[in-house]
Amino acid sequence: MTLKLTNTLTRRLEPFEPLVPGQVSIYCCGVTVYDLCHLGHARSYIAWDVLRRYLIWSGYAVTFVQNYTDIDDKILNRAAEEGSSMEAVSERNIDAFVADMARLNILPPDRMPRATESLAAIRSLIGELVAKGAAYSADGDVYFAVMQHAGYGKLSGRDLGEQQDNAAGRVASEEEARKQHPFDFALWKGSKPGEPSWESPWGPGRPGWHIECSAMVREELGDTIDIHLGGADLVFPHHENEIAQSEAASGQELARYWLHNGMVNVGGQKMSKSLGNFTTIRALLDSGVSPMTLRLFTLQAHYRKPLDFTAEALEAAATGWKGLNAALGLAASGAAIATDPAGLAPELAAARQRFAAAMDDDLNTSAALAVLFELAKPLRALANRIERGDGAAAAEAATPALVAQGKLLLELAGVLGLQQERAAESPATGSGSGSGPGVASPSDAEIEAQITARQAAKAAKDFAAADAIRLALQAQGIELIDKPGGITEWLRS
RNA sequence: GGCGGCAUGGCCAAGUGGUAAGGCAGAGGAUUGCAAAUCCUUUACCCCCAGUUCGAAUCUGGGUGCCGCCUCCA
Repeated sequence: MTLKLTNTLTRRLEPFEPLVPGQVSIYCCGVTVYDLCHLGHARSYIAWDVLRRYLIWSGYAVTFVQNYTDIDDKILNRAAEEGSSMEAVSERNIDAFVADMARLNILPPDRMPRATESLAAIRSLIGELVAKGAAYSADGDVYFAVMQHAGYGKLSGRDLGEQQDNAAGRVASEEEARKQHPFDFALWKGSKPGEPSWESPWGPGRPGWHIECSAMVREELGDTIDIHLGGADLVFPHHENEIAQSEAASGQELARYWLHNGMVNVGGQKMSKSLGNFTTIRALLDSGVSPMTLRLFTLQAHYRKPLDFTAEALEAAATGWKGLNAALGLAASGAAIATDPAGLAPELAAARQRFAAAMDDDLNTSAALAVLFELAKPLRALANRIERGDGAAAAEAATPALVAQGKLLLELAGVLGLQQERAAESPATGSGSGSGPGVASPSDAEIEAQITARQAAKAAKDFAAADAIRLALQAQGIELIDKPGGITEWLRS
């Protein structure tokens, strides 16, 4: 069985065959670094991280390039708001992006080009397009002539003729007046006072958004790449324009497979900065949700479908992750054994096969996760028995069959980027689930004293008193958990 | 208005012709002084209507509802 992917270009599920056998070149549209990333970005980059890990696991040599858009109106606006510079805003948000991705266990791209460092490639590409008559300069700007390019609209399924009416409804602007056709888009924007600009044959200015990707793809990976990735909201106009620019210049197909991920929704609506309904990755993680919970949450749905972000669904993922994590912990502690796939027991070989079949089917991570949960089930049970001091369970877990099952679980979880976490997480989702600010929390010493008192009450079989202490602490946000052997643990909720 | 997509149990979500994966929640049981945690067991006929077929959640037609893109956006 081979990997099949839904190609936006054809809207069909197609067998994946790289241009060069055994090698895959991937370009992923990165972020515009004007602010922190939110859950929509997390979902997208987690999905593509899984694609990449799966290709590597399948034996491909993958080259993964992802850009930073660090020249943009939004960055300039942000810099103006805070009285800093475009560079300062970009640097800060790039650092934050790297940190957020690392927390989510997303593999760093092989190369991360920036628009500000790709000016030569951008100017050269624009020059080529102008020379070929695919683009024209107008008053310091350079525009791509959409009507000159046969095939414009092939990715998004648009017909320019049918789009005319809408274009007529657009707000007229100076820029619109310079265009030969309303759908023409800027490759180069003449500089405005006070804005950063670069020299060019068409006068000082800065590149448009779409051209940077075309230039970077060509510079980093060549005229034709295997896979181009991005959010579904980039299909039009960004990717459509990218195709037009690149293909007009090179005469070659830009990318053979176009993959797009579905949006993260909140209350049925797309999470976005402009709607203001977003949660940043770090706000969520800092609220106590573990990175792996977020990963599991996004991977439970198919990458192409919209994913509704709700507190309930996140909590479900947190609980699910807890179980998987326990199994992974036990597996990781198991003796090191050879993981030769050929030597697997029939049931494990079948599980591995089902996992691969699921992933081959357009990255069906939901079905792949079902395999993980099934593998994890007995391990999780043993892990919990061991935690309770069950010696027999430890012996059971050490049997070759279960150790091998654990190794397989670790391996497959790794393909999804799911990594064992040591610290327990709080199930809180960050929106005021803690105790109110007015309630003073007791000190550790006070809690310990209460626990000692309760143990005395229990020893005296005065359960009413023992329960009263537990309830009192509970009211202060302290939860008591009795463990075997008379040990009582506690945690602040 | 144009283009594209989705509709499966209380919630999330797989399944694209042969009588519904998985996770969460719920229920019953075990364990516990009681809880919590844990373990075991268990819960659906697939938006509506009409077709195709021996047989459809799965194909066709119609309807309803929802979402994305058409402006920056993962």
